[in-house]
Amino acid sequence: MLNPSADPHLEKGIVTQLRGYLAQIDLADDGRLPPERELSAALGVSRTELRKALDVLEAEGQLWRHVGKGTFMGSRPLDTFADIAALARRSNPAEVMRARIVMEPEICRAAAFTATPEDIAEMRLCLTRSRQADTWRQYEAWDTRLHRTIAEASQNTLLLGLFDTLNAVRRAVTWGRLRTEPVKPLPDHHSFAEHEAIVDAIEHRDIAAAAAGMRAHLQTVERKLLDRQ
Amino acid sequence: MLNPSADPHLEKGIVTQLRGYLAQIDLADDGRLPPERELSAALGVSRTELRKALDVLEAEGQLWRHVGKGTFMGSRPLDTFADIAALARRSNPAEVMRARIVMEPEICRAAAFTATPEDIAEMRLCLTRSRQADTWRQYEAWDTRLHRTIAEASQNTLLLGLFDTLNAVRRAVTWGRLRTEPVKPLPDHHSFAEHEAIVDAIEHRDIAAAAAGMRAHLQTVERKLLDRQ
DNA sequence: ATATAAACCAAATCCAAATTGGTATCCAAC
DNA sequence: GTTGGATACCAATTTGGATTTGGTTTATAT
Repeated sequence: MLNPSADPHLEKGIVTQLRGYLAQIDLADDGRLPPERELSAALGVSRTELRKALDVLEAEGQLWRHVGKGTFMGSRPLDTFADIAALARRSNPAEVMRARIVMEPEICRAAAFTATPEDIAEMRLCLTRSRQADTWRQYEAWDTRLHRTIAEASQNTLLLGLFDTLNAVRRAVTWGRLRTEPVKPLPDHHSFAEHEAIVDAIEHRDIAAAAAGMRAHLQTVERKLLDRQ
Repeated sequence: MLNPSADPHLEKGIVTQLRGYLAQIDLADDGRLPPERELSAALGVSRTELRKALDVLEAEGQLWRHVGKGTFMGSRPLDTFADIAALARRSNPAEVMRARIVMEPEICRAAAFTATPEDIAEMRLCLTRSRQADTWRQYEAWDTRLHRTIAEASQNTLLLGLFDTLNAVRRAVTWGRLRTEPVKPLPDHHSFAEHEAIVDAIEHRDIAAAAAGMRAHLQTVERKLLDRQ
C-alpha cells in the first residue's frame, strides 16, 4: 500500500473503536480499565496500535496512565507535592492564626462528640507534660501534640489530614522565628488553664464549651502573637 | 527473702539499668532500639520485667512503642498524611460531608466579613448559570465554582488552599458514584434557594446567617446523600 | 517503511512469611 | 495467695520475592 493517507484513517478507526468500547463497558469505581495486553487482545489490535489510540485519548485529557498502576478514565488526580511549600510561601503568620481560629474550634466541637477515654487520657498526659516542660521547645512539642490529639479524637481522617496540612504550613511559616525568651514557660502561662478547660469540656461532652474554649484559647494566642510584633 | 520491699527496689534497678543501657548504645538514625525479646536477653531480665521498665520510660515520654514497628526513643512522630490520594483512599463520602459541614460554614462566615462586590457578582453569576444548567455535570461545575468563590472571598490563601484540598479529596472519593441520574436538576432543586440565601447573607454582611445558611445547605446535601444509600 | 510480536525495564502492586509490641495462660517459688 | 517467669498466641506492621503494568527497545515479516 503506497498511499500513506490510509494509515491515519486506520488509526482513527482504532481510536473510535476504543471510544465505543470505553463507552460500552462499565468500569470499576476507580475508573481503571483493563491492562493494555488484555485490551489489545479484546479489541483485536496490536498493543502498539492500541497505545497510539490511548496516546490520543490521553492527550485529550480523557484518561491518564501510570506505570505499574494502570490506565484510568477521567483527569489525573492532583499531585500535591508543592502544596505545603507553595502555601507557606504565599501565607503569613496572621493568616495562619485566622485559619486556625476558623478550623480548630469546629474540629474541637466534633471531637467533643467522638473522643474516646483513650483520647482524653492522652490529652491529660499532654497537659501534665506541658506543665513539666523545662524548655519552650519541649512545651511546644506537647502543645502541638495536644492539639493534634484533639484532631485525632474527631475520628475523621479527612479533618485530621486538613489539620496536619494546616500545621505543616504553620511550622513552615514560623520557621526561623525563634522565641525571644530563653526561659521556660511560667506556671501561670495562659495556655495551661485554657488547655485544661478545653479538655474538661471534651470529657464532659460539653460541645459548646469545647468549641468556645478552643476559640478563646486561639484568640489569646493570636493576641499575644500580634502584641509581640 | 521475706521482705517484699526488695521487689520494688529491684524493679527500679531494672529501670536504671535500662536507662544506662539506652544512654550507652548509639541507636540507629530513626531512634529504634532492639526488640523486646533481644533486649530482655541482653539485659538478663525477663521480658515481663523489661516491659514494666519500658512502661515507666514511655509514661515519662522518653520513648514510644507501636505494635509491629518497634520501640523508639524520643517523642512519637506525627504521621501526617497530607497526600490527597492517601486521604481519599482512607476516607469515604460520609467523612467528606462531615468535614465539609465542619469547615465550609466557618469559611463562609469569614467570607461574609471580607467579600468584595466583585466576589458577590461572581457568586450571583454562579447562581444564574447553575439554574440554567442542562446537565448534572454542568450544574455541578457551577455549584463547585460557587463554593470556591465563597472560599476565595475569605481572602485567606491558607483557608482557600485547605478548601481546595478538601475539594480534591471530595472529587476523588465520590468519583464513579451517583451515576444513576441522567436527568438535569429540576427547577425546584433544594440547592437553588439555599445558595441564594447564602449569597444574600454574605451581601448583607449578615455573618451569622451566612454561616447558618451554609450549614443548613450542607446538612440538606448530606441528608440527600444518605437517603440515596 | 510500517506494523507486529517479543523481550526487557522500572515502577507499582500483591501476597505470604517473618517481626514486633500487647495479652493471656500456665506453672513454679516463696 | 501473690508474684514473677516462660510460653503461646494475637493483631498490626514490615519485609522480600513474585507478579502486574505502562513504557521502551529490538528483531522480524510483509
